[in-house]
Amino acid sequence: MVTSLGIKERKAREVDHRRELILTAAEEIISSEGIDKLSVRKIAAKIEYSPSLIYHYFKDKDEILKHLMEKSYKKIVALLISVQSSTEDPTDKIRKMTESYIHLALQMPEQYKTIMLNSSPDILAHTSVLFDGASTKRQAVAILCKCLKQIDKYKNADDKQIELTAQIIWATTFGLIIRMIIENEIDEKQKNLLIQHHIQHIENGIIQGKT
Amino acid sequence: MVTSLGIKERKAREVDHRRELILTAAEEIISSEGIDKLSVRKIAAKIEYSPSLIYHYFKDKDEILKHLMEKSYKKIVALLISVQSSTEDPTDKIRKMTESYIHLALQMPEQYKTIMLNSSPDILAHTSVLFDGASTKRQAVAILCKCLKQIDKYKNADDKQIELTAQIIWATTFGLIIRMIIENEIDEKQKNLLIQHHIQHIENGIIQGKT
DNA sequence: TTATTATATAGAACAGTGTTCAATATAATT
DNA sequence: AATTATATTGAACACTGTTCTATATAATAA
Repeated sequence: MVTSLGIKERKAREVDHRRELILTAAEEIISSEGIDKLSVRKIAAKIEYSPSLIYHYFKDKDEILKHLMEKSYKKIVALLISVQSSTEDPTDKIRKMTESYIHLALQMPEQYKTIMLNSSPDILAHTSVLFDGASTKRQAVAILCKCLKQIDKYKNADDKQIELTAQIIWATTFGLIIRMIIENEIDEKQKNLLIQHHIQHIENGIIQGKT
Repeated sequence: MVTSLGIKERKAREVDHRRELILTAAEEIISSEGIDKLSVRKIAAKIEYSPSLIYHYFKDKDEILKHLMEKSYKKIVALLISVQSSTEDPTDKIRKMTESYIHLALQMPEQYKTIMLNSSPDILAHTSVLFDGASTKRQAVAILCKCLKQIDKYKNADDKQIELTAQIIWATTFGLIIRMIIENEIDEKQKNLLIQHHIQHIENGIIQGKT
């Protein structure tokens, strides 16, 4: 019963490896065929194992998605943090964050849709941002709030008002992104106009406008 | 070969009746169980016919959805028109239109999701609003543009800029609605705060801010 | 080494999905 | 009354997610 530590660790690595194998196969299918076409059987075929094996490494299809979502979500948060720390002026920060957030999302449209349009509790635990108190529980909202607070106008503003503003920035930007993804065939020029217009309106309305 | 007109019309009515039967059954299932749980077989069971019969009245499941979408979409446009004609001040119009649009959407969450998150060409033909020229081809955008033009600030504004503003209002409002639907369990009070904040920001940024 | 136990993998099966096709019943027209 | 058109069904196909039982493989204990 005294299992050697080396073997235990190798086992764990092998399990991790198989799980990674399944996840990357799923990711490839999503990237090439879209989230709607992802199926357990297709993943199994891709890694050349039986479909039932997958249930040995993941509880169900949703758990696979959950892992992929988490990965994509971390990517997004990491981006926001990097922009935040690389920029000085708070207004610039928000502009740049919004801009690069949009571009990142548009580079992984299927993943973004999957993350943000999913309403399973597990995923909402990461992605929900509109509830009262989100600024302390959601990193993305927290970062936005922090930036807002650095703007003179919000120096003495109510925390709740700042949170609401951050939530609106988040939700509205989400809306623009999702519709740009859904309405495929919008040409790049138009996309850029929309993005710039949206950012300009955030600045006008939220940063310069009255509270 | 000379079919009596009366019978032909009765036949047509019967066909329409069966189609309506199928559509309302589908609508009931969507309302009670959500769009994800809608299936051809469930519709068939509800109207007590065999599943294959449905394909005698509709090409496929998508065509059924298409019809439901069109119905909901017309409801929305009708609302916008009624608000538009019942209000004088253009800023008020936009405020009220946005407000009642949001409330209508929240009253039919499953239908709204189905309309606005669908990317099939047939449905996009009604719902796409972000392309260059949408203000002349989409009634909803056209109404918004008309209101914007009545605001002093936009009197001499470029048509393209007005269209972009309308598109951003539309896309961002869509975003707020979808996230409120997806993040269920947000309490009413918070929902109302978000809605008011969003509308305020539209006014601040789009109506009062600089262009 | 052998026996035992844990893990990995596969195959078959269930219940569900959308859809098609051939057969039949019903109604309308000649 | 015979023929043609329409309405309706049942069976089948190819999918889907998932579960269960059986088996092969590897790790541990004796």
